[in-house]
Amino acid sequence: MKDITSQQAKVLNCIQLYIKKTGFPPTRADICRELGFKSPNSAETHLRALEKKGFISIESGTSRGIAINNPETAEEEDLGYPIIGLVAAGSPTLATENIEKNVKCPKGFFGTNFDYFLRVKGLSMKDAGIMEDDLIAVKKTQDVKNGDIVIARIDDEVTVKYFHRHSPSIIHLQPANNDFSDIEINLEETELYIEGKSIGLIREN
Amino acid sequence: MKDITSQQAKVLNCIQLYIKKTGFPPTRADICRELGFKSPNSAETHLRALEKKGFISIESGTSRGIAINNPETAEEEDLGYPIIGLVAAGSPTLATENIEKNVKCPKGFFGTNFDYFLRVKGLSMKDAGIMEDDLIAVKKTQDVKNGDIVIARIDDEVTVKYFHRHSPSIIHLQPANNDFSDIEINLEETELYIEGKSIGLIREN
DNA sequence: TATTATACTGTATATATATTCAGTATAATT
DNA sequence: AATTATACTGAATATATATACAGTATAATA
Repeated sequence: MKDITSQQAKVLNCIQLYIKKTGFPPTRADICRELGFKSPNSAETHLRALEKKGFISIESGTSRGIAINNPETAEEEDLGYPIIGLVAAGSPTLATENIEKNVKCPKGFFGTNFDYFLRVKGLSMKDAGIMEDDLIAVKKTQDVKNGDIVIARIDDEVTVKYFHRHSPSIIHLQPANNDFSDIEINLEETELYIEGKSIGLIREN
Repeated sequence: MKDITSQQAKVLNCIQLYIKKTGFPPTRADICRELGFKSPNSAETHLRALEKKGFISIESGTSRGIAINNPETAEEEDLGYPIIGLVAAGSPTLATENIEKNVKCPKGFFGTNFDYFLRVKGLSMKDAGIMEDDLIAVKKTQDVKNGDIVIARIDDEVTVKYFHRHSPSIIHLQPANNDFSDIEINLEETELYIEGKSIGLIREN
């Protein structure tokens, strides 16, 4: 995608506004009217330039045959985020068989970007306001700080807990429920994988 | 919005698919090609019927001048839902001065429709997993059942509690936190207004 | 220095497209 | 029984539209 000139940006913006307003793309003459051009060829050449640079597609021989190329929005906002069940054993992979369904959610909904929703099982994080069947918005990352709510995997068991690093090799996974006790992990003995951390939560009553 | 016939629904769906695929609406001939009609007038009459019933708008004398009328999506999905602060006193009105901001959220996100988000203050519903600063999706309704989490107003105080009707005139507003006690309301003595009920929750970490 | 990209006006035209008119036929209302 | 809505075919046409061609001019690039 090459650089766009200011005039071409005006034309592109004009097309977007026109579609938003009317529901269909403008003709060359429409663009001229909107931007004050006096020849339809002004619009034509700008359209050709925008096509060449990849911003739009033009269907030849077709009236109003202008389509805006918008790779990001089309995929991310339409497909939605997958909901993954918190299975007792195994990694919460994004494989199709693990996906309950996809939910549409505007990107940046929680301020931070995230990768998937995890369906919570059990009440071990009850006092943190995380209840059974809640959906945790999980951001895949290994960059976690003390006090973060993390999605951790010990061997094949996946769990949601507070993260506390006590020393370079000792990590505590702390529940938020008095009925459960801390899990102490010595990284020299046990393998621990941080799948990600919670950056938000959704509950459907 | 009158009833749509199955053929008209096919045409409407065809238009939507065409726009999704190409970025611009179809011509009468395009519709004929897609649906197997042999005369452009077949498409024309269906379009006129769809326009008459309010499903689409047709711009006269304009190529591909078809716009789909989608009142809900256009307004609700774009403007988003208002976030209202749970003020200690006063009704959580939708007046502009009470609106923190608007958040985009696909309609039907929580299965049920709702009207606004309420920013939670305090921890009186802690054991129900409702924490300070959580956003409760509120559906404005007086139709609440025992056990529902309701947004209630007593005089000018707004509160979120479990709803329990013990007798026609006695209602208990029950917190989910041992540090708080039940509020018993005798409707013959005290005025109680049910603003709505919680149908979902969002937490931004 | 020649070439290419940008940024326009102005005219012309083949064709893409909306739209009307003339029919046929069936089902649903009034 | 008459009217209206639905559901088409088929042909005709005015016009909306894409698009090529002929110019002019400036700035950037090779």
